[in-house]
Amino acid sequence: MQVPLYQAKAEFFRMLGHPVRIRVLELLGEGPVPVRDLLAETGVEASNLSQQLAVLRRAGIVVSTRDGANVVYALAGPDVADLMRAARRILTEMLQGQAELLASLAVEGE
Amino acid sequence: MQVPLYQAKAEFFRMLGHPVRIRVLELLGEGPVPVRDLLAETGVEASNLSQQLAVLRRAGIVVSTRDGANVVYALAGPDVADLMRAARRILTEMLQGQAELLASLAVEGE
DNA sequence: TGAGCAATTGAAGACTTCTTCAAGTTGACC
DNA sequence: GGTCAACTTGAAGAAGTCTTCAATTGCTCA
Repeated sequence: MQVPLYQAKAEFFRMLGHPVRIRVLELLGEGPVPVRDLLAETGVEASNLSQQLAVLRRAGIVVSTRDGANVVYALAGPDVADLMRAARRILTEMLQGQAELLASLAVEGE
Repeated sequence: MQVPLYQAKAEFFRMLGHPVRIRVLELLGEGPVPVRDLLAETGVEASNLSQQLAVLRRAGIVVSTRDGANVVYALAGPDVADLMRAARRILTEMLQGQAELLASLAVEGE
């Protein structure tokens, strides 16, 4: 690997660092989804969604296939699905931890 | 939680999206580290490191304590250490998966 | 072939984040 | 107190990312 590992990791996390992209990846975690549905679920403008999908595609973590007039997206591999599950679990724990921290700070503050 | 979950997750990942911050978090995964050592390990300018540490502090995932003339940083809680371990594992798998993908593409291309 | 929907692309401006510099704070030691 | 080292802060310009618009491609169906 040419690029230093920290750099690669940072790039990867930065790629995850957008609400629409996260949402898309979680939806794809359940299975392939046509763009039309992603559009409906995320509620963003079509061109904006396309831009975000392009970021995910460039990162190689999703793939798109055409099905007639529609395009369907899917996670590029099972690793990605695992990753999303793990990220979800971790994040939930993490945010919960922070919520508790905030709660305890609020009590102290009184 | 007021902020939509996707937003919170995205912010969290964005916070991880910097090579110096990743490096720092991994070093702190082993235990508390004085700024002096972080400085030596990362090789960045002091003020730059301080800025990155401030980002991590604001996110609440590290804490700093003064020890005489030195400042020592540590992960804010055990959850964070777990998180870093999980992130490392996931990322390694992920990057490995990508490497394999690239390798197979290279073969196909010939 | 042409109308029309689905999705993507390119480009421009707004907005964030990074890096760097100079200045400030805090504690140790004389 | 004065000075030095360790670290942090604020601010400014450079660099990167987001959103949006208009234009484009690919497909279907008449």
